[in-house]
Order: sequence, then structure tokens, then C-alpha cells
Amino acid sequence: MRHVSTRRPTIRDVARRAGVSVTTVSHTFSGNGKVAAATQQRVRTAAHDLGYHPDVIAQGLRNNRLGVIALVARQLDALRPDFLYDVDYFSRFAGAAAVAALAEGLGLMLVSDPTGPRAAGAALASDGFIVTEPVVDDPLVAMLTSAGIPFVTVGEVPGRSADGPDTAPHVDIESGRLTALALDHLWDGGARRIALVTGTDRNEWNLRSVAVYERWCAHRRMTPSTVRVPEELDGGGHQAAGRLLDAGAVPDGVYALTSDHALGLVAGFAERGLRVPDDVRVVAGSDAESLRSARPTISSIDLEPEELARRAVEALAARLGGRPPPPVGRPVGHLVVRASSAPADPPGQALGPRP
Amino acid sequence: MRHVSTRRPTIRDVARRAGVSVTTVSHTFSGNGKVAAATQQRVRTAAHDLGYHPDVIAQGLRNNRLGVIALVARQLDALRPDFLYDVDYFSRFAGAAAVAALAEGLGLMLVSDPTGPRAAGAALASDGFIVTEPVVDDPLVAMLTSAGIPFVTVGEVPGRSADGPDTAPHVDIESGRLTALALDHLWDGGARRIALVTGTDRNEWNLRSVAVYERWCAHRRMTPSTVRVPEELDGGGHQAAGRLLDAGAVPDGVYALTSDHALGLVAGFAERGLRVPDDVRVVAGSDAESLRSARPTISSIDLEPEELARRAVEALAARLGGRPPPPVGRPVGHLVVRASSAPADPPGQALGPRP
DNA sequence: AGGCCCGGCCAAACCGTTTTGGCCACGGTC
DNA sequence: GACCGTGGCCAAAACGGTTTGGCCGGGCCT
Repeated sequence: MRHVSTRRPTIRDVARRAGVSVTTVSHTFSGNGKVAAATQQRVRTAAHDLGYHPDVIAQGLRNNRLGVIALVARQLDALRPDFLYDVDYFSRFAGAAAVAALAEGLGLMLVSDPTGPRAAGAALASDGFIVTEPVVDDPLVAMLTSAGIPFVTVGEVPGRSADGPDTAPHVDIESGRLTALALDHLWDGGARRIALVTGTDRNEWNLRSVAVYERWCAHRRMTPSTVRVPEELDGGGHQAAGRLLDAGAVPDGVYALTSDHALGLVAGFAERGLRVPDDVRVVAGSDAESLRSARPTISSIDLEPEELARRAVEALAARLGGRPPPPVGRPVGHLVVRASSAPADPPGQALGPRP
Repeated sequence: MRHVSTRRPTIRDVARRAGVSVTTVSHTFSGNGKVAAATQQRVRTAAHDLGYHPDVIAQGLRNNRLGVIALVARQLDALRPDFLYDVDYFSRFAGAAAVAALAEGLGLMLVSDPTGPRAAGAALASDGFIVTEPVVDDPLVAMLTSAGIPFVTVGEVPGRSADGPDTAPHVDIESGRLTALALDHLWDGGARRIALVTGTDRNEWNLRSVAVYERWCAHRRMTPSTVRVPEELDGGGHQAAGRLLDAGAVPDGVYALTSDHALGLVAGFAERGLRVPDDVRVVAGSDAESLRSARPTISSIDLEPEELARRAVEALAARLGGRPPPPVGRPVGHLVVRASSAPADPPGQALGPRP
């Protein structure tokens, strides 16, 4: 007999119990129609007695919105499915996005690229998408655009500057400012032969960093030296160190865009007898726990994924609600100086820690 | 005029175009009724021409299932909302869970504790829940149980052993075996005064580890020495080191359940002049990138969150599909030996690396 | 020949909401 | 007194699928 009581109460049950129509119940909850205060009270107590909660799916069917946004985790599609690069960044981003979504009354769904082979049907049920680090001619962006599904990218979609106003709404990751920040910091520390280690994804982060780096070098009459290694390549940083040293012009400063690569780089330098930061200073372009605990600790750009996530969610929520986009806030992302780029001790002085 | 073409095609459009009823269209896709092969073909091409995809929400309304499971991220509710402890574990878990869910045709929703203050309506739309690290008298478990919502926990719900068959379905994290593994390893390395540093959450991991540790000590006639520090306490490991040393009986081996604490512990020991692993060996109970790159590198138990996540998703999916639970697989979780617990060099021998 | 089963198809009910259009009574306006 | 506006309520039509029950005709058995 218990199966009788197991059915969750519907709006009809509430209506019956309150002695009104379902319309009235719907109205009292949505605040849409006109319902007398006394009636509202009756409805509310009836609903409460029954433990009624509106069915989100039925609502979704009717209003064509579920209250769920999707975060596309492209790293999930990497060749090694059990491997996530830039774990810190993604995890901090996803966690903060979930919290921000919650605050907007939305759920956060983690999906792999819906243009990929295993397109999850459920993924398409979401009201909007957050796409991190879109690449040039991004198929996902194209798909979302043509399907008319609202989305927000984190970082601009590169290679569209010519299109003008056609650019998709995005959260600014300020890659230009941050690159300059890192390079200036290395320069201020005394580095005069600064190399760049970048990933191969054609996203804004990589592309703009390279562009800014080259302009920056030209401005200072420095010959740029760029090494490209795939983001997801294990030991990529190590390899980059080798390539930089073998190339002849040994750098005295390196800006490595990926935290993993920065780690490998430092290790690679150590193996070849170069001391960090004494012989070569290193700054990573993305912060991670591992940089904090490495020996030496490694300086980095903290992109503030939490803040980016919050902004992305807010922008998307505003879009979904037909509200104007939130105003741009303070500049996001900052430099965290650690041992790997600490200013050189004056020559001839003891190397021990100073009070 | 474009708004006309913008409506996505429904099952009715397909039916009309194929010259059949909607029932037939539904049947050809679900494989439920009997539909002649030729008719099926007509329907499929019609659907393809129209770019038809069934509406997940409408399906969900009828079948009472959306194809989405929820992963409860309790760390999101921590006091500092921008802080996740054991980032590695959670991120690896969530990523793998999303992939596994995808493979089952399910979406993965990240939600905060639905019993919490900000209960997201959408959260309740999910078909089932994955609850990591349930605690004694877990309110969430109680809520899910009473609401009849299917769920799977990762790690047993502690304090229910008396209930017998009443225990909730769970994925075994094998905390007993792993604790013994770590302790035996310390013992084999020569440690004879082994301390335990544990968190304060009353989950299986902490509780069982303590229990096994105490039994293990009794068996070897060793006086147990346990230090408790909250998981989310920054600098908790550091504090633990202080407490252990101030207590008088300086340990020569420590098993610290949280990776953060292990890190702080090593740092704390170093400050007080204790060398790791020479004076005291350390093993962490949870692996993380930071342990891999710390100096010295720190041994740990790799819980294999990816495998746990996969199992949790599969178990939940089976439950949702009314299928029997998947068979238990190989033992999961293993010890990763690093420098912090390397066997002592025989006295009088050089300390340099050996080939 | 009659009865039965079964393959192939369809019309209609149903899932739990929201929204539209209308009904009724009441009060104010001319 | 006819008219209109409006506050309060409701019945019914969506929303886009799935499932039930039934209809029809042909082959097989007796």
C-alpha cells in the first residue's frame, strides 16, 4: 500500500486540498495573476501540508528553460581521459561557477564538448553554455551560434576581431595586460634575454600572449625566442628547457604560460646546471598549488578563476534573463611573486635566508 | 520572418513529413513498438532532413527522469567559498565522474548540499545523487533516503554498521586496507613510533583510519599518538607538527590523512630541525600534485579518485536503470612511495643519489 | 470456414506545469 | 439603467514527448 503515498504531490493535489483551481495555485506561486491574500494563504498552507514542490522538469517543458547552465570541460575530451591539465585552474573555476550558479538559482552541469562524438543528450537541455578558452574557428562556438543557444566564453574568441560587433559575449581574461605584467616583472628583476614558452592551442591566451610578447620585445630591441609545446604533453616543460638551452641563446628569464610547463622547465634547468632564480628567472602564466610548494616556489600569474567564473555565470544569467550585461568590474588577474623570480642577491653576498 | 524557421522541429513535424503518426516516430526511436523496416527508414530520413532531436525535457517529464545525476560538492559550502581543500581529489573525481556519466548517457550536475540554505530547485531535478564522504548521521543521506531519491555514497556512511542491511549503497574506498598499507610501509622502513594526523570530519575515512591505527598499534604494542586538526584549517599540518613535538614523544613516522596536512607537517618538522625522511618518515593519506613536487617529494596513498568516480557513476546508473549493481572490481587505491618515506640509508654511507 | 494470433499502424490519454481567454459579480460613470 | 473596468477565479489549451488500447488485415491452425 505504501506505493500510494510515494507519489509526490502535484499542483492538482494542492488545488484540491485548498479548494481552488490549479490556475490559482500556479498564480500564487508565480505571482502572475491576481489572487486574493486569503486564498493565497489557503494555497500555501495546503502546499506546505502536502510537502509540495513544483516539478522542475514540467516547468522546464512549459517555459523552455530548465534552470541549468552547462560548463564545457574540454579537457575531459583529452586523449588520456584520466588526465586533466591545469587541474587547479579548472577545478577552481568549476567550483566557483557552481557556487555562482547556485546564487542565481541555476544548476551547473559539467559536460564534454557537445560537438564531440559522445554528445550527451542531456547536455542540450541546458539553458546556456559557458565555454572556456575558445579557439580560432571554434566549432562549438559556431554550433551554439547557429543553434541560437545563449553562451558566454571565457577569453575572447580569437581571430574574429575583423568581424567587429559580431564577436560573442565573453569575460575578459586580460591576457594582454597580464603578459606585460609578467614580462615587466622579469625585466625589472634584471632579465634581458626573456623567452616565452607557450602551448599550442589556438586560444586567446596563447595567441595574445605571443603577440604582446613580440611587440614587447620589439619595443625593447630584444630578439624574441618562443618555444611551443602542447599543453597536454607530459614533460613538455622539460622538453622546452632542452630546446631553449640547445638553441644557443641561453635565456635569463622565461615566461611559461602553463603551470605544468613552468614546473618541468625549472626541473629541466636544474638538470642542466642552471640555477633558478640566480641564473634564470621563471614566471608561470597560470597559478597552481604545485607552484606554491615546488622548490624553489614558482612565481605566477593568478588568473583568479573564481572571479572569472563568477563573472561568466553572471553574464550568462543576465543574458538568459534578458537583463543587460553586468558592468565590467575591477581588473582581474594579478602577479604572485615567489622565489623563482625573486630579485637577484647582489654578487658576493651570502645566499642564506635573510631575516 | 526568420522567427518561423527558428522553432525547432518536433516529433509532429517529423511524423507529418514521413506520412506516419507520432506514435510511429516515437517507436522507431525508442525501439519500443513494432515498426516495419521500410517505415523506420522513412522516419529516420525525415528526422534527419529536419534536423530533429527529441526534446530531453519533454522526455523527462513523461519518464520522470532527466538523464542527469548530481554530484554533491560539499566543499563548496565551506566557510571560505573560494577555497577548496583537497582540490586534486575533488577535481579528479568530478572530471572522471563527468566522463563516466557521459559514457552512460547521463549528464553530471555539480550541486552544493541540497539540505543547505540555498537549495537549488534545479538540483532536485536530477535522477540520482552521488554523495562523497558522508558523515555520521548525515542529514543529506537522511533526506535522500526519506525522499526516496536514489543515491550512492563514496565511502560508507559511518555509524550504521549496527543497522545491518539498512546501509546505503556505496563505493568502497577501502580505508581499512589502505591505512594498514601505509602503516606497514612506515614500519618496514624502520619506524617504531608512528603517529597519526587526522581530520575532524566524522566520515569513514577519518573514523576507520583511527580505528585501524589503534588496533594496529595494539597488535604491535605501540602506544598510539593521534592528532586531530580540521581538514579546512590552513596551516593545520604545521600546527600538528608542533603538537607532536611538544607532546614529548617525538615520532619517527607519521601518517597524515590529508595532503595539505602532510605538506605542512613536513615544513613544520623542517623548521624544528627534524629531517624528512632521515629523522621522521611521512606518508600522506591522499595524493595531490603538490606532494609530487614538494621537496622532499611526499609519499602518499593514491585513492584513485578516477576509479572511485567511475564506480560510483556505474553503481548509480545501474540503480537508476533497475539493473543489478556492477560486480566489485579489483582493490582500488595504492601506495605511492616517494622520498619522504624512502628506506633509510645504512649509517655511514654517502647520501647522494645511487644509480 | 472459423477462430486466433500477430505484425504494423494509429488516436487519444497522459506527464505536471503555465498561460490564455472568459466568466461573474461588483462598483463607478455617464 | 446601460456600460465599462476590474478584481478574483476557473476551464482548457498548450508544451513535446511516451504509452495504452484498439483497429485492421493476413497467415496459420483445426
